[in-house]
Amino acid sequence: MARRTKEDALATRHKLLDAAEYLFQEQGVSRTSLQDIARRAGATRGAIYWHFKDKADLFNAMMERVTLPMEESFNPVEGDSHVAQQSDVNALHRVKSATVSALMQIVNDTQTRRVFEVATQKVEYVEELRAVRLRHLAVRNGFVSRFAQSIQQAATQTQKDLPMSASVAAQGFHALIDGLIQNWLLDPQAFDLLDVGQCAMNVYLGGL
Amino acid sequence: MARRTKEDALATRHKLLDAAEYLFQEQGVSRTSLQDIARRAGATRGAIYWHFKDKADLFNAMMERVTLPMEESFNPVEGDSHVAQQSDVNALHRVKSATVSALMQIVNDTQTRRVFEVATQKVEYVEELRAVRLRHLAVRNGFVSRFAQSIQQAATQTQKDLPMSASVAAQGFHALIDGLIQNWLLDPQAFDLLDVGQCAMNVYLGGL
DNA sequence: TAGTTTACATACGTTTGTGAATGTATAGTG
DNA sequence: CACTATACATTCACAAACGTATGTAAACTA
Repeated sequence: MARRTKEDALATRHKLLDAAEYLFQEQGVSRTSLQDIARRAGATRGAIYWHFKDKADLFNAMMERVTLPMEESFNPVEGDSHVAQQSDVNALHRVKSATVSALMQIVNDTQTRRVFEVATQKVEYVEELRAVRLRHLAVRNGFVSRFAQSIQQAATQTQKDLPMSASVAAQGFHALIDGLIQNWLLDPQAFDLLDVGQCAMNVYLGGL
Repeated sequence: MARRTKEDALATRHKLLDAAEYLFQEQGVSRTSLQDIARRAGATRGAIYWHFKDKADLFNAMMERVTLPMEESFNPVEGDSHVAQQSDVNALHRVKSATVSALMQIVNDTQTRRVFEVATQKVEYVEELRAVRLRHLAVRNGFVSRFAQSIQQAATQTQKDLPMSASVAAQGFHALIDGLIQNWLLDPQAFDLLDVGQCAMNVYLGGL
């Protein structure tokens, strides 16, 4: 077939990633062949091998398309002293609202939910995907240390002693949110993620 | 080869499950062939197809070998009024100690940890394994409702009002423990499961 | 002790996926 | 306007995995 323009090429790339997302969720990563993905995208395996090295590479691209923007949205705005000052006032409140908006995105945005479901239930984290695992860990550690910082700030602010290190408290907080998301994805009808999430957050942070 | 006695047969069955456990953890479920499993168990695929219907059946058997005893250990001893009375006194304390012993088993028992790691990271929950998913959900709901019961008991006992329904509180508690386990399995060096687990539990339950 | 069942091993055929090699037509580029 | 790189499609060769069918020898049973 004829060669396409650069925009066309980018479009087919996205179509391939869309198809992969859908099929990975439906059948799991290992049971979806590149043939399946190409067919659903209205292309052939040739197109896939042009854009990606192999299935693992495609999977990585699919993950990054969703997680990269999400991570950036979590990053605090650097160099903005106005925001920085505000953050000192109620660090915990900022953590809360950021978490709530993340939960909302998972509940409301279909694509985000699909990718999260794939990442938690429809893929095997074996050697081939070590890069994904490492990135996952790095992101997690980033979250935890930022949580820890906020918790520490809040403690010094209110002049109350923490019953444990801020780092340990942050680990627990992250596990709570993570566990809520995973359990909700496993059975979205079991409970309301936003409601239970907010309650649990308040309970946990209140217990500090 | 010669026919074996019933005990021999049971032994090979266990060898097959052992091999599956190990290889599933190493390579993931989908990338482990029945050939691999048979080879490692010192047998052939014929043996596998004798004992199990297919790979999904083998996987189920592997899970149940570990989870069935674990679930029973979590069940309260019925008809024992002595224990039942004690449970009323400090329901929350019983929940705590049961949870701690579960965490200890995950940390200390290699087999338990292996199977948990497989179940959380090395398998794709697709249609074929629906039975596993359903059992998982059933077990979870059992835990949650028992937690809810205990929390309710503790609340009426101490005559304090819960800031939310006992069920919601229990969902959060379960998510917390589940999240801790999963995060720890993802990187056991990141934190101490027992320490952080106990701290987080106290924070959460204290916040109620 | 002859027959039956058990507990596997071996062999076979088919399907499926993969990576690479090759074909092809057009979009850019000097 | 030639030419080169791009964006795929098509074909090929190979391997692996699965399920089944069949072989087999010992354990069990009457």
